[in-house]
Amino acid sequence: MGSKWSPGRNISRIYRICQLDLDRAFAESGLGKGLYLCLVELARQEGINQKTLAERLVLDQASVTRSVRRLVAMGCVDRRDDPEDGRAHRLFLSEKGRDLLVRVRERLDEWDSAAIGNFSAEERKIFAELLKKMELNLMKARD
Amino acid sequence: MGSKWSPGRNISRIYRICQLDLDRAFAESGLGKGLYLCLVELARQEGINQKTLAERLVLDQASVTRSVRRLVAMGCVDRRDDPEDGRAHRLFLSEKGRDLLVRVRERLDEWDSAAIGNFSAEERKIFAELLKKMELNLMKARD
DNA sequence: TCCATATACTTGCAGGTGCAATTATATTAT
DNA sequence: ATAATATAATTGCACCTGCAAGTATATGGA
Repeated sequence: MGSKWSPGRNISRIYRICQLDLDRAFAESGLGKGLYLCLVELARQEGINQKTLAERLVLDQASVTRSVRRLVAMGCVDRRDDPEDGRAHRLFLSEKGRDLLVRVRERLDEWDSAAIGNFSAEERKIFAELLKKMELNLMKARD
Repeated sequence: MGSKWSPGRNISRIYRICQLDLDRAFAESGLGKGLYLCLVELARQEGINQKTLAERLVLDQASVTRSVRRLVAMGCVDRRDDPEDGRAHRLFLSEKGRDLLVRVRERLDEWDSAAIGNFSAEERKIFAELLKKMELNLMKARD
């Protein structure tokens, strides 16, 4: 019987499989654990600041600070003072960052393909909707 | 346009929301990060050994070693030598562990409820199937 | 039997992460 | 204008995790 099905259990296992695969894959490229997350999210909105980046990724600001620092050190991200807010910094991809992004996205696409490659278009659509609905529920529940 | 939808992005965000909520909730009970995972999985099959537990949870054996050690120290788990294999240990819940489990499960149920409480029975069924299908794909892809 | 290999578990180490406290700048109220 | 509060970012700390290497036991072949 194994007690009842729980989305949390399922998702946490899937997540850990994903992390293992991707961390190992990216470690070879010198990309530490959370770096690819920042890179991809940053690409979705250049000029974003660290606070917002942390919110989008549901990561601690401190983690983002450290990830961004490494990405800057690698020469993948440019970090400029925000002219409108002396506390903030705006983040941009460098050329090198853009090159890296291409390879990262390829790898992520491979992973998505392994994960849901055999889903029908209909299944994908429903799956995406349900996941988004779930995420929205959770965000609302966090006050 | 935010590029295309990716199950990986979605799931990793959901997972981190989940971890934040649950880690904070359980930290108050003195349950460290991965401990509740071990506790719940162990309850599903008493007498399981650490190797199998690690496989079920998709966690490193070393992490499981440390989590189990803490659960034993807390008096929640009994760890007995396997009479059939001198290397292995069989894990059992103690009375205290069973009590704790009840509270942990309540909390997990609350979380599941917040996550998919407003899903219809049909949606739940489909969602569970798709998640399982995805997990199976990933497990197969891992050689 | 004896040796090589495999397996269950453990330990050391190098990260990554969240939280709390800190700093510098913004914003708001008085 | 000034003081109180809020916010973006950083740092110190504790903890968790995975990987690699090590230990003890099991298994299979010569």
